[in-house]
Amino acid sequence: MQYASKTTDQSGLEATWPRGRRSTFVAQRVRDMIVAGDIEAGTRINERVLTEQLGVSRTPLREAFKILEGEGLVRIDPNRGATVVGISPEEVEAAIEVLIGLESVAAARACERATPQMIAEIERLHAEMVDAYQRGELMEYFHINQTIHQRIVDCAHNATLSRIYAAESARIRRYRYAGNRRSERWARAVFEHEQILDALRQREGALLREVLRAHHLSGWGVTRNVLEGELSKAENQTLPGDR
Amino acid sequence: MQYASKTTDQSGLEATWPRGRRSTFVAQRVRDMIVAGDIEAGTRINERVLTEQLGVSRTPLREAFKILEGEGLVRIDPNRGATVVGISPEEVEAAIEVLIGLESVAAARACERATPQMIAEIERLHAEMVDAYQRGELMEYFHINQTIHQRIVDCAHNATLSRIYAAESARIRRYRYAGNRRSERWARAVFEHEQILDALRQREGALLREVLRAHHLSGWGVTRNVLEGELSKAENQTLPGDR
DNA sequence: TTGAGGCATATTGCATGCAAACATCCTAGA
DNA sequence: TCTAGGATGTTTGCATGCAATATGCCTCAA
Repeated sequence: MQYASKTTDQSGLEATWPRGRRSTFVAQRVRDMIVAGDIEAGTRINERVLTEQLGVSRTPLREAFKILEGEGLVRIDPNRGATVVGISPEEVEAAIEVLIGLESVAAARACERATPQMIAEIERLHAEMVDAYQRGELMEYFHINQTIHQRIVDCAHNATLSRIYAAESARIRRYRYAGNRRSERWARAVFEHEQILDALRQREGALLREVLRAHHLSGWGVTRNVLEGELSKAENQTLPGDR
Repeated sequence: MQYASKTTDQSGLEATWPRGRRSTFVAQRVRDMIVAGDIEAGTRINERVLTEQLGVSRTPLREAFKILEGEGLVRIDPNRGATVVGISPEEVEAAIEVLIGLESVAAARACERATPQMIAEIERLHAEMVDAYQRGELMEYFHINQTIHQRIVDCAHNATLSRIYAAESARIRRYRYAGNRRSERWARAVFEHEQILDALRQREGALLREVLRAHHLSGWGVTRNVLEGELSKAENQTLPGDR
């Protein structure tokens, strides 16, 4: 048995992992697998299988599970091990509400503290994203999109804010990806991103906050429909990843 | 050698820990020790000492360190183990900014969704807190105070919000405690809490948000002064706990 | 006296072994 | 046929041993 891996090659065992950070790297790998939907929600993860696949022993893997449990990606039941947590549309909505709140905090500060370099970096990412949009590269578009939001939050120069925002974004990433598959959303999202960029350039904190909020709410409307559609298709099974 | 423990008896080794959740319980114990200031910021934690003190082996302790690292309470350096992280006043301020943002999200929702039972529970806690205030029981007062804020956030019925709020509160708890030792702050804080309770009772989301915000900013002003005073006393050593 | 190098000890990182809990399958009795 | 119970294999939880790394100490040369 093996857990599928769409994001990395399946060539087999890892070479050698550096000593000292094995659990961290393992956590990163497993996190990627979960976020990419390689391991379906609700799946119980067998330690032996994953240790063989990753080429590490159980100790660093179990430490990685503790990290991922803290991030809300897996649940650890006594004597039953780690299970990939499934998130309901309601929970995704709750998390998005939090992300909006965090971006609201970021908005004012970002407009005060963003350096011209940071804004230029975001403009560069925006151009890349538009390019990906025009080429129809969904995955790339989606990835850059997420990066832009993270960079805006980073502009606030608040490490706590950046850390929490990154963790929560990662936790619901695979569900939001579902919403972004609707290509009719793209054009609107690109337009909204231009508004966001304008507000940041003009350093209008209150405006930036409102534009970001509207952007997320509009995106969530689409995502929710997709998720609920998939849920009813799946007939109350586990939530699908990005199939 | 032994790490002091003001919060629990020092009678020595633990009895037996239940199988299946040892790392969780160990994490709780160590978290308590850090939050209470029993282990000073900047201290490198020796695994052997702590395993002997807690009566568990290194494996669950090391898993507990991973949990606490995720919470931002310790830092794990390769081949050097876990160190209690010290937080600068700037970082505490950044975290409080985030907490204010999270409470802002909570405020509107709490006023929509709080059940009468939840409000009654908060009123009960408030009465207890006033009682502790009148008896001069600082630790108890502080603890109930924190619980009230958590309960208000819980009223929003947003699990993500509650989880993040709890984690961030814990991370900076010992620093805020320093600010609350100024007893002249107590009277004002109790008054502000009454305003908070009123806003919640009347389900005035916007008002609740503003009152909470003002409450935190006023508290932070005192805390910052205390922290900066202690910092200069300590002459750029590690941040003191609750000495 | 100081500092570089090297040896001895302490400490951490990880793999592994063993015991407890769990899961599965089989059988006996109703 | 169905179910209780138990035998057997599987999986997890934890302790421990070994190797790698860090740390402290000592020596010796400049």
